[in-house]
Amino acid sequence: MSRNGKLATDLVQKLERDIVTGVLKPGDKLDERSLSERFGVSRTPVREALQTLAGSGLVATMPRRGTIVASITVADLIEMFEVMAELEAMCARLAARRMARADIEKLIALGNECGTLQEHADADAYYEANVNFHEVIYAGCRNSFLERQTKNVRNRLAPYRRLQLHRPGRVKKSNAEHSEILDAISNGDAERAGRLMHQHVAVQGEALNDLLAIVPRGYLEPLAS
Amino acid sequence: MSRNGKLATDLVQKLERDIVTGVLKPGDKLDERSLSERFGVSRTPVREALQTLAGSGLVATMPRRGTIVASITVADLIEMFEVMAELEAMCARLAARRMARADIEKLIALGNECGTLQEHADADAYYEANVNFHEVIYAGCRNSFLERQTKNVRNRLAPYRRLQLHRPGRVKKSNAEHSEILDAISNGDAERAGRLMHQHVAVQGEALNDLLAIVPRGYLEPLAS
DNA sequence: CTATGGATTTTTGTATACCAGAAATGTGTA
DNA sequence: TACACATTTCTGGTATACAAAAATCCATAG
Repeated sequence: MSRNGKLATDLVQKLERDIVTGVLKPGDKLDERSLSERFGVSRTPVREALQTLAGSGLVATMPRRGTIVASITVADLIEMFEVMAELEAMCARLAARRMARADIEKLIALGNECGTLQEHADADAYYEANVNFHEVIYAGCRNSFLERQTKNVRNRLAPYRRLQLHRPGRVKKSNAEHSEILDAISNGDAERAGRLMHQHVAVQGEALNDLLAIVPRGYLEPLAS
Repeated sequence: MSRNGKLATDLVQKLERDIVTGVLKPGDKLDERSLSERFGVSRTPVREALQTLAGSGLVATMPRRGTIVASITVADLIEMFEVMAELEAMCARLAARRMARADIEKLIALGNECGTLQEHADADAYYEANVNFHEVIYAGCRNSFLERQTKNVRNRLAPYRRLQLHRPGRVKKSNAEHSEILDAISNGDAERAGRLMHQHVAVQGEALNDLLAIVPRGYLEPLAS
């Protein structure tokens, strides 16, 4: 399943990072010519990179009308969060059954790091540590296919998820939930770990309304898909 | 998320069909020149099609060494079935909560069709009806993202899943499980529907050994990924 | 002043030519 | 006969040229 040429691979990684970290925002145009001269390569590897990104859903290309950073509808957002919650819950369940003691130590360390960063109220640094915490759990499920699948969906939701942490009080609550999840995993309680993780990432009810209220114009598609 | 040029789109569909239906088998080579002259197009759209298929995991391309129909390791197979079971279970849970009466009628009809085909012992026709049965449930979850995700994993497992039905007694057992799932869904019992679907799809214990015993040489990678 | 029509320009889709690297083959020697 | 090394050949990676469609701009008419 490996990528193609080295140039295209580099481009994919660069663009992916820019999209996930928010440098490129949903709706931004990605025209082949600009990218090719900006990176000093021909259009061919650029096209291959965009093709690959389109496959993972990070960009959307309309025939004869170019490609843009993927922007989704509200319905899509809800659907994807619903699936995301389930995938992360599965990771947590499996992790509770399969993680080695050494991995759990690492998870504890990251949990503590989240805790201290939370006290310093540094939202961006917390976001980083938060990502690491979750990724250790992904890896802990010992199912690399599930891990890839989960990371893929998370990447696609990243532009929207990032917004959540800027809500007042969200970081503190998130951190408390981490502690509970950590407890369940280190106790090997798969069901509880899964249930807690599902609640942790699900966006329902008021949380959904809050998120939609924060999303900037242009991040969501207006009408047609 | 739409594809690129028309030629490439056509190729993607053709090749996808051939892979899923077993005309092209895991490990088969797909060299660009042959494909391009066989379909009367240049190498460019062929490359784009292969790129897209690589993105969905149906083919694997090694840099400078060409692309083949994806063949996976035993570990991958187990991992993917583990995820597949969970995805289908999620579809079933949501379907039990969300399917309209009309959809349930359709599901009942397909269940009956499976039943009659099972009695006639026509494995291929049963396979077809079986696919339809499951797809109605995918659609019934009312989450198009989950539906796409599930179909994608199913396509990747298709070459291996197809083998299962040729085991004696499997069709009959599968059909009985359908009935139970149908019952749970039409009763709106989400938990039970999910649990039954998980068992229905999961390949564990002896079933796994049986499957591995049937898989032809070349369908699985020997050693390295 | 606005709206509509067509010409221009920009951008994508496709084909082809060129280059580089890996596999296959052939030859010579131990 | 088997192995090592060089050469050849084949296939994939990249660049570029060309064609077609869409977006833009401008002029003109109402």
